[in-house]
Amino acid sequence: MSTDTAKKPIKQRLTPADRERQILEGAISFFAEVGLDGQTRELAHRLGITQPLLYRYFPSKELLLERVYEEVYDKRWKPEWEALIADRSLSIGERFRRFEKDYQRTIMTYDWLRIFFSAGLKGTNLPARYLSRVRSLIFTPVLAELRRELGLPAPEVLPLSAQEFELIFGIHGALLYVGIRKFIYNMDVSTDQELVFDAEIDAFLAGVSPVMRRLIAEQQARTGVEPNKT
Amino acid sequence: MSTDTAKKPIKQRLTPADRERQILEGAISFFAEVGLDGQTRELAHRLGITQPLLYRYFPSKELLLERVYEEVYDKRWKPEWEALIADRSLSIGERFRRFEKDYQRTIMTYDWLRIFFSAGLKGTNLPARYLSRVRSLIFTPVLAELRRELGLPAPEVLPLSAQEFELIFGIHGALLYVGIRKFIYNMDVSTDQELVFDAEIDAFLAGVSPVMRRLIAEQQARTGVEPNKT
DNA sequence: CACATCATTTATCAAAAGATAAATTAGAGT
DNA sequence: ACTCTAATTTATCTTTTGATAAATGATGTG
Repeated sequence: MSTDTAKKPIKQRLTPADRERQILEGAISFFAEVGLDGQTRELAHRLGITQPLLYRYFPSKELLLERVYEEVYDKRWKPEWEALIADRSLSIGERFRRFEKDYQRTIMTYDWLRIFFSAGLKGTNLPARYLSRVRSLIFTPVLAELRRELGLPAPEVLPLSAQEFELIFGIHGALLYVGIRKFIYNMDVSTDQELVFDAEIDAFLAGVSPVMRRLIAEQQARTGVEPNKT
Repeated sequence: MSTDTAKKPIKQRLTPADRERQILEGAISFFAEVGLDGQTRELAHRLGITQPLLYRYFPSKELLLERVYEEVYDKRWKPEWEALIADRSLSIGERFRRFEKDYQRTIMTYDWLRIFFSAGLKGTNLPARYLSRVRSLIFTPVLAELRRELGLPAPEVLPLSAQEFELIFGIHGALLYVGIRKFIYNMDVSTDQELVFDAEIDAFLAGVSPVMRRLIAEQQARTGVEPNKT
């Protein structure tokens, strides 16, 4: 009885900045859950506001989605990842392990994964652009360092091959698959993810050296470079 | 001028069986391309028929989708895969390699992958159900055979652990990731897929043995079984 | 306390989209 | 050639949905 005022949600005006942020955050959760075809009325309802108010802050649904992409993908990228890969005080195996564990922990969320796949299915070039960044900023230096530690030719001498990139994409995809099963397939993946990641990366690191040596040898045989030149 | 009749698509009546099949095939391509929210009018237009005709053959869009799932997932499953895994005339590594190469070749299509992910995002339990089948019919016997070849305890003695399953899911996801990048992310994966699969599986097989031994040893240590009992 | 500003809501539009009923007509059987 | 069956189309209903314009009212300021 005395808590009357607390029960009815008093219609509160927010500053434009606060309202915009509230809508943006709400839109991320909403579109992650129902897909990018989710309706603006339903989004407004969940936010406790009316649908036309959305259009005061975002001129169109399309532009709202642009902001969602920016918020989820651009802003969650950590520049420190690039520095980590370059840090030669650790073995490249250890650097890669730390990168993947932190990276996967960052992206393995309901929002990140579901919006990513929705955007891909919709035909957006967001996933392709994003993965190109991972490839050039992370995978390329990783492969170069792997070559170095294995005593194989530097990329300047023998360019990195598509096959070598596929090896890295492979372990990357293996780890990502945990999140896919969890958030896209709706399966329960109750196993301790840290342990799983470590085991997967262990298996990868144990297996990658001979395969990389073989790939390089084959490539050298094709291009006519003598194998024992460093 | 004389080819007049050939140019205008004469409105042809089909037998119910033919029309139903035509709609079903068209629906598969259509929903794969535009997503499961694709409109029945647009589908009908692509088929060169009117929209109400769809409803003569399929009572609702939902039921049409059910038929699409059945056609794409149930009918493309090959029982021979289960037989292949059981064939002890080949090493389990070779059996697994052959399974994955044929399996991935089967599912790595525009239709299969895109509808699968669309269904997952939509909240359907199709992906979870499907993957449960793969787990029980393929991965479980694969792990049992791997244990056997490595001289490790049989599953009846020491149950297969979630961690061990994750190793298999890992390589499986690594291979699948090629298709995801191609058909969901719309990237070009021009590398020879046979070579990629072989290299990935080589790396996996080279790396999996020590990790599996370690996992078993840890599990035995936890459960108090003496390690040198077969 | 009056008032102006602008955050928010109400009212409404036009196009899209699943579904149904009635009208039409291609094609098989006689 | 005629006729009847049923495959197919036309017309239409009801909701849904992105978007806009006008009305309303909360809040800070003088």
